[in-house]
Amino acid sequence: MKRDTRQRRAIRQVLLTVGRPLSPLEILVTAQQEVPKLGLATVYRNLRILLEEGWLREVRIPGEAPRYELAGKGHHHHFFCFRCGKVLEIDGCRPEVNTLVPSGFTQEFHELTFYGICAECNAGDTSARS
Amino acid sequence: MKRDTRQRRAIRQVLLTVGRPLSPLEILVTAQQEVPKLGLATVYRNLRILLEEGWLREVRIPGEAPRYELAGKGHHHHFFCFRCGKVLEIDGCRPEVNTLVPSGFTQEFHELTFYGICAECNAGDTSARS
DNA sequence: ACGATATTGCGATTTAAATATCAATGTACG
DNA sequence: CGTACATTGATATTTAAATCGCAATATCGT
Repeated sequence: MKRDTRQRRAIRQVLLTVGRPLSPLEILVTAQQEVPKLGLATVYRNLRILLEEGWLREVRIPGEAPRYELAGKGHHHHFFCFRCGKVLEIDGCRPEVNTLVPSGFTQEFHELTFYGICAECNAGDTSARS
Repeated sequence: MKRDTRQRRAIRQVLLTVGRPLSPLEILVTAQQEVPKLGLATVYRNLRILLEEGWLREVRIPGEAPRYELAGKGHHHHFFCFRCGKVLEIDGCRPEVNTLVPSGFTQEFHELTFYGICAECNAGDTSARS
């Protein structure tokens, strides 16, 4: 039977409030503000459980560690900031993109990732890459 | 000084003729038709050299091994086939996609990947996943 | 053709992410 | 409240991709 532990609660809370996909390490250090002794293995264990529950969705950026975001959001895409290393959500899509797929192909879904500098970093924020 | 070896020639030839991004293992087995004793380390060594020369471009599909394609092709995207595991080139783009990025962000480039079943697999081809 | 040396093949090694181990702890049900 | 056992923390281990080390080989300028 599944128990409601301090650690699991903290991990869920982080994902619920941060509003962008987080890597296991980002989840670890953020949740450690709530549960300082939280270990990395526990983060991975809970990520797996939350994925199996369908509560989380994996967001993969080529060449980057996997990030995790709440499942059940609408179709959207992501922006990777070279400066701070954060992955941010980009709402919406353009139906035209689907016209690129040649006939004969069956497209199930697509992923679109933008790369550049995010608004926060552009605004002169000098915080180090997370 | 750089030498023109049988191995390097075979690897270049494979990339030149196959017309889609290939993983190191795909390159290995394909080039082994020409040079049977070709080793994996040699493939990696030459991939590195060809990347440094700017002759190759790395194509990364989330969750997949890196693929390599000829550099200097125009802006294009990729299709990943769930059935055969191949990555195929999708020509062209739609300028509308750039409108998705909120103001304040500086976009340097974007990547668009489609997932589904390719035309060849749809046509009833039963070849195993490479 | 010769010789210097770039390159290869192959196995050992590295690397980083993810998982396993296991005693200790904390949760929740009766 | 007490106990069964799910969960945790800390570390060891696994895993797969990529790299290293080195003797053997092959290339190319002379």
